[in-house]
This record gives sequence, C-alpha cells and structure tokens, in this order.
Amino acid sequence: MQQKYNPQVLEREAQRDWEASGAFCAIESADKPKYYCLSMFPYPSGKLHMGHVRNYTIGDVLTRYYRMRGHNVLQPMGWDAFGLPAENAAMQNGVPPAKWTYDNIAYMRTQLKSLGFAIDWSRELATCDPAYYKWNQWLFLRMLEKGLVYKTTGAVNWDPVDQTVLANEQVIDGRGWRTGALVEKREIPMYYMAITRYADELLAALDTLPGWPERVKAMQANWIGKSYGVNFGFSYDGSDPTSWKDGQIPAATHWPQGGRYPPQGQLKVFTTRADTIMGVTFVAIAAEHPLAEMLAACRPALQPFVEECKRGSVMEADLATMEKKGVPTSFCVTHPLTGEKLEVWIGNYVLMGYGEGAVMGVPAHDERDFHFAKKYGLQIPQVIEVPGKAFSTDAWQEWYADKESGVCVNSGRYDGLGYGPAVDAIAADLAAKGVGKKQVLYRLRDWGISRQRYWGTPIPIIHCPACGDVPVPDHELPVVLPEDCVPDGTGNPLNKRAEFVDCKCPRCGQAARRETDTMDTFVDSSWYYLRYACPDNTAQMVDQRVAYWLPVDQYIGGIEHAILHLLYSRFWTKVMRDLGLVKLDEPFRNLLTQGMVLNEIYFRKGESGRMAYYNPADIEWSTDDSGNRTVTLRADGKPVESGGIGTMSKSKNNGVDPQELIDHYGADIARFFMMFASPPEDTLVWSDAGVEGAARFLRRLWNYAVRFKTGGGPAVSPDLGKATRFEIHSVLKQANYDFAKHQFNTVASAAMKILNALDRLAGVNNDVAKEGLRILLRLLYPIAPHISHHLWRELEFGADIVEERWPEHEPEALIEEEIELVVQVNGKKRGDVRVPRDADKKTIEQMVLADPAVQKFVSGQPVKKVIVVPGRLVNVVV
RNA sequence: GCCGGGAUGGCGGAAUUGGUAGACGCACGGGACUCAAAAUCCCGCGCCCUCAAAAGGCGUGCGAGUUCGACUCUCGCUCCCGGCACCA
Repeated sequence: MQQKYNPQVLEREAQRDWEASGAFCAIESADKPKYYCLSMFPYPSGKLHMGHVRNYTIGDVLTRYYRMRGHNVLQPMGWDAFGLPAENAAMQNGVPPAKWTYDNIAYMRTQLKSLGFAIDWSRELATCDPAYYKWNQWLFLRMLEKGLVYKTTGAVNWDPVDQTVLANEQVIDGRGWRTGALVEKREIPMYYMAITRYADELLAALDTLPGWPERVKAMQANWIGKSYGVNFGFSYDGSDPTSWKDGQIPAATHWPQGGRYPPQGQLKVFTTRADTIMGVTFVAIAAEHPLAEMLAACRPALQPFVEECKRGSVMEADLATMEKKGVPTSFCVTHPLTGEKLEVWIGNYVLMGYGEGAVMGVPAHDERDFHFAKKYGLQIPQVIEVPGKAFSTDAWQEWYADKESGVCVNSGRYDGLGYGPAVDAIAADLAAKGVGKKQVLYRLRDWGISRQRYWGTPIPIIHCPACGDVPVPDHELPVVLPEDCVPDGTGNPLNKRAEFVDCKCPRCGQAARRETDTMDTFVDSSWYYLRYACPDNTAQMVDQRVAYWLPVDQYIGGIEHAILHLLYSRFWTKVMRDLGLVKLDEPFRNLLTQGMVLNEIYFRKGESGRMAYYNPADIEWSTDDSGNRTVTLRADGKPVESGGIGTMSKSKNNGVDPQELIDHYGADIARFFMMFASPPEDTLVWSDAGVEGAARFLRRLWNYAVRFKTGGGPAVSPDLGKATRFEIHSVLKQANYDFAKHQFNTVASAAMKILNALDRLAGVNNDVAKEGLRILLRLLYPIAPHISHHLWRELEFGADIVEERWPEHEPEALIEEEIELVVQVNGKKRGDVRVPRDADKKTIEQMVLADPAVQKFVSGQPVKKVIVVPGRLVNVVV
C-alpha cells in the first residue's frame, strides 16, 4: 500500500475499474425498485464550470447512495447541443458550429469522466444529432395535425443587424446584446405551440408535485397567471356622426369595409372588476390595437404617438416604470349598460398582448386609470364605497381598489352589492344583452418556436407557391441540417444553401422552398429525459422502456430554469400523453434546485471609468504590523478594490476552473468540499482554505488506513471500545436521517466525526476500528467514491464497494447501562446526573432533588413540579 | 406593489423537529516535532464580569405571547436575498 495519498493515480484506476465492469450501465429489471436520477444536461460551451461540478456531484451522490440502498439506478448524460454560442464562435473563428460543438462535447466528456460520475454513457445523446432531432420534427408534425402547432404573425424583437428574432433576455436597454443595434418590434410569421391550451392543467397539476420547491411552483403559477373576470364589448359605429366628438366623420377610404377593423362593431375589453363598470369614464386601447391603427389612419394627428409607443421596448419591466401617456381619439363608443358615450384613448400603458388589448377606464377604482384621469382632466366618479372611509380625488388611496370590503354605490340597481354578487349580476345583465360573459384569462402566451437561426432543428415545412405550407412527409424525416455552414452574421446561412432550400412540393411535385427557420432550442430539451430510456430506438420516438424509467425520480438543476425549461417539459409531457405516446402526467417527481457557486470579486476602476476585474487566484492578502489588511494584485503589488461576493461569472472574472482543481487536488477532494461547504440548495461560497480542509480530511483518512493495515498500537479497553461504538452508531443514525433530507453537508461532517472517533482509539487492530472504518468508507463513498473504492479493496473489506449494502446503525450499540440526563432548574441548565437506563421517573426525581447542585438553586423554595423527559433531561420547577 | 425564501460566533454552517445553542470544518491564538520551514500532532477559541480560575450573568434580527422549557410554535415589526411586475 502506498504511504502517501495520491488521488490522481488511484482515481484513474478506480475509473478504469468502473468502466471495465460496466458498473453503471442501467438495465431494466423488475426485481428492484427503479430510481431515475437526472441532472440538467449541459450546453457544450467549451469546458465545465463550477456550477456543473456542483450540479453533477449532487446527482452522483444520490445515484450512488440509492444504488447501495438496493435501487436499480439510472443516471444518464447528454448534450444540449444546439444554440447561439456555437454560431458566435463560428463567426469569430470561422469554424462550423458543428465542429466546434462536437469538439467541445469530446473535451467536456473527458472532464465529466475525470470527476468519476456514475453515468451510464451507453445512453449518451446530443440534441444536434439527426437521430435525435428527427423526433422534434416528427412530434412537431403530429402537433400540427392536432392544431397544437399553428403559424401566425405576431410582434417580436427583431435585430436589424443580425437579421433575426431575439428573445426578451437578449435585448438589453432596447438594443441587441451582440450587435448593440436598436431592436425593432416586428410583425413576422412564426410557428407557435399552443401551450395556453394546457394552461389550466399546468397550473392545477402543480398541486400534485409535493417534491418541488415552493418557489418554483410559485413562479410557474405566477407565470401562468390565471384570472377570473368578465369579457364584454362597447358597441360603436364609425359612420354615425355622434360617434365623433369633433363631429367629423372620416372619409370612407380611411375606414374601408372589409378592412382589419369593421366600421361598426364591438370594442372588446376584459376586466376583473366588473363591479366597477358603472364608474367607467373612458376606454383605453393599445397602440398596436387594430382600432388604433384604423383611427391613426383617419386622424393623422394620432400617428406620432402611435409610432412612439410602437418603437418602445417589448420588455415588460420597462413598461412598468414608464410614465402613463395617452391621446384622445375623438372616437366614442357606447357603454353597454348606461348607453353613455365614452371617448376612446390610445394609452401607452395598455398591453396588446394581454386580454383584448383594450381596457375600460375606471379612474376611481384603478390606480393606473386614476393617475391617467388626473393627468388628462377626466371625471373620477366614485362607485365603490368602504364604510367609514371618505373618498377624495386628491390622492390615490389603497382602499379604492379593495374588493374584499367594498360595496357598490352610485351604481343604480347594483347599489349595496359586494364584489361577488355585483360581478354576477353585471355579467348576467351583459349576457342578457348578448355583449359579454364571464371569462377566465391567462397571462401565459403561446410559445413562438421559430428562430431565424442556423444551428437548430429545421422546421419540417415546405412552402409551395401552389399548395401553401406543406408538411414534410414522415418518410422524408429527418430534414437534415447541413453541418458545414459557417454563419457570417448576416442572417441565416441556410437561406444561401440552394441544395437545402430548393425542393419539390410533396403534394404537387412543383418546385418549392424549404423553411429555413429552426426551432427554439428549448424544444430540444423539452423531452430529452424521455429519450434516455430508449436512445437506440430508430423506429420510434419513445417505447415501453419509458414506462419503466419515468417519471424522473430526482431532477437536479439550476433555478434559472424554473419557468422556461421546466414549464415546456411539463407541457410536452402532457402533449405526448394526449397523443398516446406516454402514460405520464408529469415528468419530474422531485426537483432539487442547487444553489449558485459564489466567489470574491476584485476590481480596479480605470481612468475612463471602465472596470477591470481580477481573478481572486491572482490576489494577495497581507496584514501589516498594525493589523491593517491590504489586498493587492500579485502581478504588480498594487492595491485592488474588493467588490464583495458574487456568482462566478466571466464578466466578473471570479471563476475557478474545475480542471485546475481536479489537476491539483483530484476529483474526490473537489467533490467533498462542494458537498461539505453548504447544503445543496444554498449558495456556496468558494474557499481555497475550505478545499484545503477537505484535502486534509482525505489525507488523514488515508494515513489512518495505512496505520490500520500495518496494525499495532495499544489494546482498546472494553469501555473505550463500547463508547466508540456508541459514538459511531449514533453518528451513522443521524447521517442516515440527513441523507434522506438530502442534507449532504452534515453527512460529510459525519464521516469526519467517525474518523475523529477512530483516531481517539489509538489502537487500530481491533474489531471496533474495523467496524468503524467499514461504516466510514460506505458513508463516504457517494461523496468521495474513488478513495472509498480503493481502500475497500486495499483493506480487503470486499471485492467491490459498489456491491455493498448501505450501512444501518445497530440499535444494540446505542443501549447504555447508564444514561446522562441534563438537569435544569426553571429551564436553566444546572448540571447533569447519571442514572441507570431503566430508572423510573420517581427514582430519577429523588436522585435529582438530592443532588447538591440542584439543592443550591432550589435553596429552600417549594418545588412545584419536576418534569422528566425520558433519556434527555429533568426540569425542576420551583 | 405582489409572490417565495432567509436572518444563529470572526466565517461556512449544525441542533434528533419544543428538550444541553454553536456539532463538523475554516480562520485565529498557544504548544510539540524540526537547524529551519512545510507537513503533521496536541490544547484553546460566542460575549460580559475576573490578574486568572471557579462561580455567575447575557446570548439565535427586533417586540410581544403560548409553555415547566422556544433558534424551533403564534402574533406584530425590521432588514436582506431571489422571482414577477402598468396583467386591466
């Protein structure tokens, strides 16, 4: 046995052992309960970062633990391989995205292997593989048949330089994140997935997921945004002179019959406060509303404002802070219940994408309408009253919008009704007139999946001049993406590929154009967890093996996917269920969102105000004689400023490269530190000293094992042996409780406690030391598998620790002849007492009262009562 | 503004879920070994009072409450982190 712990050598050996025995290949089998442990697959960006290491270590700890617990465990791995960074790298280096991606995958795979994760590599998949994305296309076509995919034209962020749609996250201060160009709102045709059809189930089924964090469920519920209200219409007639405040009917050419908005009709609105309908003084519509466009055509004076609104960012957070502005249009609509004429305003605070893109304005009982009315001098009539509170138009009061205690006033026949009854009565009256009804509305929008990008799944559609948009027939799938394109930043290179674009219409055989948009990469990740069950099936998307492995028993990933990926995946699962492909309502039974990895930030402010960030590894701390600390850059010895602690990121230059860590310390030390430093869901602050501490522990363990193998040392007294066993088994009992809670930091500390206890034994060649070490190695194995694997064999504890059962504490070891009880007087600890294990309460009471320390505090006062908590403490109340 | 989560030593964190607050580790201080250093090992380490110790007092963000007993439960605040946000 080597005298020195040499992780690099023994880790490579252990990994070779596992690979040779195929230890982690998962095979469907009915004789054990299955456990599907899944970590969110990485984007192959180049190399692993610390977040990956933490994520996959958590998954690996669970995987190895449940395997030893007797489960049939699957832990697969794959690559979320399509996406923008590959195209950007291609533009910088002239390398095709495909090559860049495959090279990154090869490197990152070796990194994952060097961390010793118990992954079933036979199931590896990459989403850029035609054998995978074929099924994106196939399911897209099934959804198209069912009407779950449709094409329509909607407002999107358009980057005029890159010639593509940008996601909201890619627009920073109204500019493209890469080009810096002002982003335009554009109306372009896109394919949408009808996720809103599942809005209700996606919301309701959150209650069936007790294994998900509250905050993730809250975020999804928020995102889906269900509200109950009334949808109704204000009737209008553009040809009626009394509909125009200025009495001027616009020329018919401006409002043509058969246009996008008819001259007569209903202007629809949605409201959750139908009880305030008698307080409506105006109607506001979004600048993008078809009526606004029509009115702008009629009244050129409106055009500048409409243009201004449209130019604004699509970012909803920006809208929230914008000043409320509007213009009156002179056009009037009719109140459905009072018949009153109300002027239509175009307002910048009305969102086209929610409800009808038009709202009723009730200044007295809606805060936005209140400020709007004050600004433009509109009437503010009170129609809701809270007893004892005085209404005034001077300033907005919270209670004006209180629907719990508010009651209708100045509302004719609705006076005196509370919120619920008033809404019922008003909805009934609107329905009777045929102009409105109750409606449930969702904030969730359908999912636009078209991207004007090259490196993604081709959308399997052919545009035929004669037949229109024609689906690619199933037998022609997959539509293969050419892998040798190099994007140059001027739009989708597929458009320039004649051999890709030019094709024959499957329906009529005429020359046609292939769709060049690709799918959002979130499509790829919406079902990969199903494909791991059957990655080799070339004939079907999924097969019966999915029924064996799914649902995922434990999913692990970052909180940043709380909405997008996790909502899309739930949606796809339900779609596939309704298409009869799987029998599954929800894909992920338990979800663990791991905390971020943080590190210190150091910077200098340059003369131009530009920040220069320095990696903490290049920083030196020093303390002078008077105890003042200075922080300097090692390279030039000059001071730098501390920027506190933040997420490891490229922009703050405070990342720690996992590869350097592995090269220097080995995988076990890296894994042990990450698990020990904080619980999985909390943030983890990087600490070089902490890593050193982990290294110290594993070295101590190694040295102990060397001594154990050599033998020797003094004999162990029966008392010490018994006490040590007691300690080890109580630590083990607690560790098993912690493991069930996924609190791995205390499991790691339990391993340390056991080693400390064994160290105190001094003698090593005895049964207690052997028993303790056998427990310790198995407890440590999920966290630091290499050293545990190696020592298990080296010490001849068995052929392979992988095949061992998980250790359980022995209750017999926890039985003591005498137990120590804490003695309290009036709830304060005043000493302790040793009593026989089977002493009854009366005996204990007498022993305690006889104790001189207790007598001192009781000091003659009458004893009211004595509380004995068996095995724990005695409290004397005086 | 709404929703979710927090607040425990110099630091990361623990506390069998109402029963000895501060486990385990880091940092720090002292000592051993060494020519010396590194490594390793031993001791100490919440705060106050005290030369020191004993003894005592205080102590889990703040204020009340329930209880023999509260980091833990209840009510009312403060602050911090995260998410969403003109959603009609």
